[in-house]
Amino acid sequence: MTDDGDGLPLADRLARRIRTLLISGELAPGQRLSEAAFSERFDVSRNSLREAFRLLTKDGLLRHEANRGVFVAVPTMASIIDIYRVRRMLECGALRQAWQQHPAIKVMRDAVNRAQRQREQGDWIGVGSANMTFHTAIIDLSDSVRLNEFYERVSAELRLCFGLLNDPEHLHSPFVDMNGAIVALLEQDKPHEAAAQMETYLNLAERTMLKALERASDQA
Amino acid sequence: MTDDGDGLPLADRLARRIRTLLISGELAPGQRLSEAAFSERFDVSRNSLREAFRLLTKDGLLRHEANRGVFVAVPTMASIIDIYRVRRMLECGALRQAWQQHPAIKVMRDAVNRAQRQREQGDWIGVGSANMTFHTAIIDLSDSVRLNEFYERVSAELRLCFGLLNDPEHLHSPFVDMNGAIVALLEQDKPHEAAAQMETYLNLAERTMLKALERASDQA
DNA sequence: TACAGAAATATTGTTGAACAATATTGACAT
DNA sequence: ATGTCAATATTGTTCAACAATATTTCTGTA
Repeated sequence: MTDDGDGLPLADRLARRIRTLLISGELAPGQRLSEAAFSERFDVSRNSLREAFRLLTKDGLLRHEANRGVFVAVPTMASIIDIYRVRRMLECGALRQAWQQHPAIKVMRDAVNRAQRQREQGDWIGVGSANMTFHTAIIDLSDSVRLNEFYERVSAELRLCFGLLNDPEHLHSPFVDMNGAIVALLEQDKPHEAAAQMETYLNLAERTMLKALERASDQA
Repeated sequence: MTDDGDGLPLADRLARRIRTLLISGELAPGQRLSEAAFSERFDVSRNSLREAFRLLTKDGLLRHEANRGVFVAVPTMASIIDIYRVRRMLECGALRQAWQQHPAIKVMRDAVNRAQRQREQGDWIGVGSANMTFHTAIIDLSDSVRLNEFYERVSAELRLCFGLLNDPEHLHSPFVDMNGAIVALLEQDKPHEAAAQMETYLNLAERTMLKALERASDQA
């Protein structure tokens, strides 16, 4: 698990480290990332750091302003709406054409069971992690490496938005049962119903997210 | 039209130039791209060039091998199957939820009409270009900047595959009428039928592509 | 001749310093 | 307080260097 990807180029490893900082909320949205400071911090040259910045900018996690530097991307209503549009397209699409015997369904089932156990124990971080596993497994149903990669990118962007939430522990919790219903529909070979249920789920989650952003902007 | 994006960073401009070379087939699949040769050719530093290479690698147009350099990506059956899986997900999904009054439908209609005219005149390049406009407009139906960007990336990868075809002029030609049928269904507010038709279209195109790749590998 | 191994060469991976161009800051005058 | 202009810091890009890894060339031996 401590795979620091030694074979990969330095820029890729750097990008991964910085991405971790971003989605863990250690770098706040809007914050400027000085080249000098970060190349010092990670003990790499400015050139290598700039390559990493460029990768993360392409992923939408950083924003680049000419001659002014890179900043942590600031979630907006527009970006949240767009991200959920992508999720509806990918997740509902993957579910609709899901084949009952697909191995990813077992992964989904396990994630739901784990989330339920962890919710009982009050392990909200565990619930969130299981929830993420669940949705990634849904994309796996489509058997496409490109869709998986794209979903991962958008997913990271969404986690950046999570940083705005004051009580993230309760964000995923209400959705555990909906996940259970969705995987149950798949197990009964009702993919269209599963997709419809997921659309409801995502619309609800989108509203929750937008409401949270609204509160966060009011505070500021 | 001659917007060379002077405001953008050098690496981005470079990436665009190289991308043009890639999709126009001037750089052959599998070919190695020497850092020294290309930094000389474009009159930029190796560092800037490496940034551009990294961007294109992330787009799937180049492949990076540690300590060996970057190579033009080589299309495989697996990549073609994957790309068409993405297209079915995105294009059929966009069509299925299309709203009859969406402005992109007019763009689709115009593209079809133009393609028909150009086909009569034997302008195969024009037909191909109009076809591309048509499919991009389909993605526009989903009103998502992220889906648009993703489609553009996958679309570039597909154009890399087109380079393998010996007679690309006849690839798009048979599909002009199918495009016409699809946009007609949208105009009649039958999005589900349009999506179904598109699925047929894409399955056919996928088989054509795979057959072409097979022939190309036989030759080699 | 064929071939294994070693030396020589070329290429990539990464760094550090340099300098121009642009942005930000601060001092000063009104 | 406000606007102007010099001083400073930051980014954009290049260049030269060197270690690490690949590739090629050379060489001696079976």
